[in-house]
Amino acid sequence: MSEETNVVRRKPVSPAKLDAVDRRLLGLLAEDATLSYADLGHNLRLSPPAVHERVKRLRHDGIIKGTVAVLNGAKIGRPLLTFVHVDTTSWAVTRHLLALKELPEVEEIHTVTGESAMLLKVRTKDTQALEDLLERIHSIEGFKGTRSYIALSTYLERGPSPVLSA
Amino acid sequence: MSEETNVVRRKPVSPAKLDAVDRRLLGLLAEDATLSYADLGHNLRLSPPAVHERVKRLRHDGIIKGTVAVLNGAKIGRPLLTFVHVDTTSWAVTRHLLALKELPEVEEIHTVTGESAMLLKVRTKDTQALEDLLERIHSIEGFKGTRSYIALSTYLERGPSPVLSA
DNA sequence: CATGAAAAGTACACCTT
DNA sequence: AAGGTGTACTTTTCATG
Repeated sequence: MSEETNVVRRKPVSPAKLDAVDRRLLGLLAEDATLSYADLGHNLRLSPPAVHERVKRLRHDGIIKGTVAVLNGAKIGRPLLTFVHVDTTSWAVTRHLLALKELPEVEEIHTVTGESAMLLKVRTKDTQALEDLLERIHSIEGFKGTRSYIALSTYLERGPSPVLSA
Repeated sequence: MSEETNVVRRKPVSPAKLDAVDRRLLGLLAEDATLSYADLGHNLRLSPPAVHERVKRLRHDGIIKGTVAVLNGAKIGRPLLTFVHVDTTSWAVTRHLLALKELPEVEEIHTVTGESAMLLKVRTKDTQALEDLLERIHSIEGFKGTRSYIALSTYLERGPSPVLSA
């Protein structure tokens, strides 16, 4: 709901203490949040209220940031996915980043290490719309050049996984 | 639920016919899928069953791919977000892509245009875990080199928007 | 964890355009 | 014929003991 998308995570976010059941629960909900507490409980060998209690805690603690519908980019008229590396002349571009948030084509905005200083994930109707977007970016003060990587096929696209690494 | 994450979208997905109410509904659900049909109906000036009917159709048509819980990467122990460009020696690496899907650190896998042939979005515990992952990638046959861009700050991170561009 | 009240989801018949 | 409404019924949510 609110735009609390990790905007500047200067404050070191300490990882929450999660037990194995929490992580399994998170894994299930990250795949399908329409499961009822009864279903989840059956899977986790917990009673529905027990599941409810855990979910409430995970939400309250911000471990679950929200529950959203995932849309099919192609079917809503945005079949072209592109990653755009943006070279900036100064670091005082933060103000202009807010402008990009207003564009529905822009899905992600990160500042990154490496040659380019900013990385955008954008989804457009076609190459023309991408070109229009790049023109707008170039017209913004402080944005020098861009390098675009158009996605040919997407093999995986999901959110953060709670599964512990081997 | 199922792994139908746009795996090879060779078949041209024709955009669905969506009216203005559909798009507004999708916009609301893409932000917060916990809203009740009553709430949505109030917002759209529709009765709850009418909303339900539309949502059912949008789901059935695959425009809504699913409903998921969005997790806080930092709080589940993955504070380090990195985009990895992978150079491949041959195009016959598709088989090996499946192996990467099994790694919980890997969130996205795309084949892209440009110098690098593949682009990964990965979220790790720390730089050590990232290094381990890069080592694994290098050890895979057909993967030549990598260039990593570590995210310093994330200003926006959302899914495809149904809003029509100006 | 079990119980139960309140709320939401869902099916159906009817009505309006 | 399509799509919306209102009612009734079922399931889920969620607070209490």
